[in-house]
Amino acid sequence: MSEISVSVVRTGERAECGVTTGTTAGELFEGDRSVIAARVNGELRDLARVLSEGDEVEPVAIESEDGRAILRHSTAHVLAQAVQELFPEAKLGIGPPIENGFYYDFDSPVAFRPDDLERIETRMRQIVKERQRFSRRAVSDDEARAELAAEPYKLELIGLKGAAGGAAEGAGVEVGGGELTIYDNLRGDELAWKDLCRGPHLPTTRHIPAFKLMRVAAAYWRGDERNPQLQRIYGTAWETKDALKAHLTMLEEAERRDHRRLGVELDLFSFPEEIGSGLAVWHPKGGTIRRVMEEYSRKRHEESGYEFVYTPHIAKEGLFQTSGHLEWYADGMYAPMEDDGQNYYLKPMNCPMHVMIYRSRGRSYRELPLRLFEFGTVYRYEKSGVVHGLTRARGFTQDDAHIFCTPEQLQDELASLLAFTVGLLRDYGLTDFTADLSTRPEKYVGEIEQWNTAEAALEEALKRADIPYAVAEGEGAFYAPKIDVHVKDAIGRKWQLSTLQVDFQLPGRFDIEYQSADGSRQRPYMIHRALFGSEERFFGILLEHYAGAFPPWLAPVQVVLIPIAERHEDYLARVAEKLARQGIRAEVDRSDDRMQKKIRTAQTHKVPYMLLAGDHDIEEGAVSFRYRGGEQKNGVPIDEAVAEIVSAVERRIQL
RNA sequence: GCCGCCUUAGCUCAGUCGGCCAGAGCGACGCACUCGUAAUGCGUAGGUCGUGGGUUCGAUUCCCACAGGCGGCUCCA
Repeated sequence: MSEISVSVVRTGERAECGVTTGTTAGELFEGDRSVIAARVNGELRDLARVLSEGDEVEPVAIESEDGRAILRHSTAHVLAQAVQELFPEAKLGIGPPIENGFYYDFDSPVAFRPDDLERIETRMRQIVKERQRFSRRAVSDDEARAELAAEPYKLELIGLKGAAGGAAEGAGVEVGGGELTIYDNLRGDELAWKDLCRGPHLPTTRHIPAFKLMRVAAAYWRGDERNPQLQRIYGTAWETKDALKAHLTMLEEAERRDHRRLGVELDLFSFPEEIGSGLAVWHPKGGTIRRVMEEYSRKRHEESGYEFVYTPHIAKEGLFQTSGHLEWYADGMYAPMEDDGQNYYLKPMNCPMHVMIYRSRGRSYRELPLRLFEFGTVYRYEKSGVVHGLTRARGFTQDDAHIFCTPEQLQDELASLLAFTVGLLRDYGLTDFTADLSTRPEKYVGEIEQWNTAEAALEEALKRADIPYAVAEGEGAFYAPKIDVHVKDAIGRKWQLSTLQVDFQLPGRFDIEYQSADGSRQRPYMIHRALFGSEERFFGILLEHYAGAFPPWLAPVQVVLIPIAERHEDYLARVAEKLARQGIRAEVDRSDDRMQKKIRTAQTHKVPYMLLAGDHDIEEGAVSFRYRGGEQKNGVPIDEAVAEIVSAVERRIQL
């Protein structure tokens, strides 16, 4: 046994350290119980692995991002072991960590039911208690095949090893570029279970502090709908019981503010079965919010040089043939209706209509950029399983605009557009933005140079707008690269909202032109953009973001006036009139409930302001002012109360 | 579209191991009460138990199909 030297990096500090050969990373960090793995020369490894001369070793704490992933993946192993003990016929798919948890896929002849999940979870808890060690062992391809002969999906993964881009979503957890490894779960010296896996894992199952199985669902093997469906069990795992509890509380909160539930509770919209799946009707209160949303958007767009247009909901087949929609996306369109031997389609997009407006006469370069805007309602025949409340409907209204510009104008137009986008979204109370730049997909149309130019222009716009972004290679639409703007809501969930696309396909297909300064005819570029995406979806997201408690400017009822007794109603009616003259949506509660009940009702309807009046107030010409949050001010002169509310609405404050 | 689950009053949910008039809370409506900061009391109405078919002496209950929904997967121009 001889001395070797390694360096240990903790919180950025580097220290040289002499150890004997055969020392493991675990021994190096002994005593630090939160350390569950090590980063050795940048690579994540199990604590049990032996160090060599010159290694740079960094502890990985369980509460770090890497630590949680290792915890979650290790818990997936425990899940798979429990499942195979209880259901010996279940074959293994893959079991990667995901955001907040993990899953493992199984091919099982029997379907797992909710009470099976309980049994599996109970067995998992026993495995955790048994302190089974995760023990790593390198194997050759043939050895792996022999050991896993009963696992057809694992065999397939072995076959995929090293295939460029061949790994499925999550499959990288099982087989990587290098050698194959099998992890044995050891109960003492006895082999309890094993799985083909790259690792790393926790030292033992006992290192799993808190987990819970969540649900069972189907998933296609390797994410391809032509493959067989496996049963996927989802779970969540955390570094402490409190962190698990906090996560479950967050899920309850998300459920509490689900827009589909709030839509019913607050009487905003509904989806009558008689109308059809994914087709919403907006009730008066929802309609008010939407109208205010639209009006503000319209005002901002007009100030920014957009012109408003209207177009029909249906068009002849030929239009969508020229645009390419029938060729590429006929599946997503409602079936045509026929009249006099002519097929008409509901429009799935507004772009061809706007192109018709552009093409209605000759265009000069002096008119460009030409920005045509429409709240355009479109219909897309979404597959039955994907329709989801307002966020994925079959009929919806886009805040859709198409900008026709010269190639020289493209860059500036994109940059100012992106700034405008973020500015507008901010006014609706959203503040946390990121973006994806989606580039040329495998199936695409057009010239490579055009794609490159457009992608570069989009990227430059992102840099100028200073929005953090990621490049999504190959995720663009077939006809255009795009920027998707994502926003984080009040409870940290990310939503995709705005989309900006540079299209050099439609201008050609419709052969649109402009006359340039030198008299020649040129082809304009076309930018597609929708900032809300769809009004329905945006509304649903705002509803969840605010948990139904919209800021005063958007609230459908901004003020409820509550008389202490019936004799105070007329006084408040006059206050309500004053508010109404200033454009405030105010209602006197004339029901024969008691005042306390009226406050409760207004509170559950999430009305921002309540104005109360009784004998004292009337004597003083005042009202008692109550905010949604519960604070109150008594004896506020009427004009003062009105002024405060008007100002809050005008300034679009959050309450 | 695929896999699994669900569907009882406007909402949330009991209940019927196949059998007399299917219940509650909230909401709605009515009457009384006229009240000072989150639920006054009493009463009334409201359900062919998602739709269609089958099994059965008898189906809301069991079986099948369809519709709608939920959780995922795939998809999202």
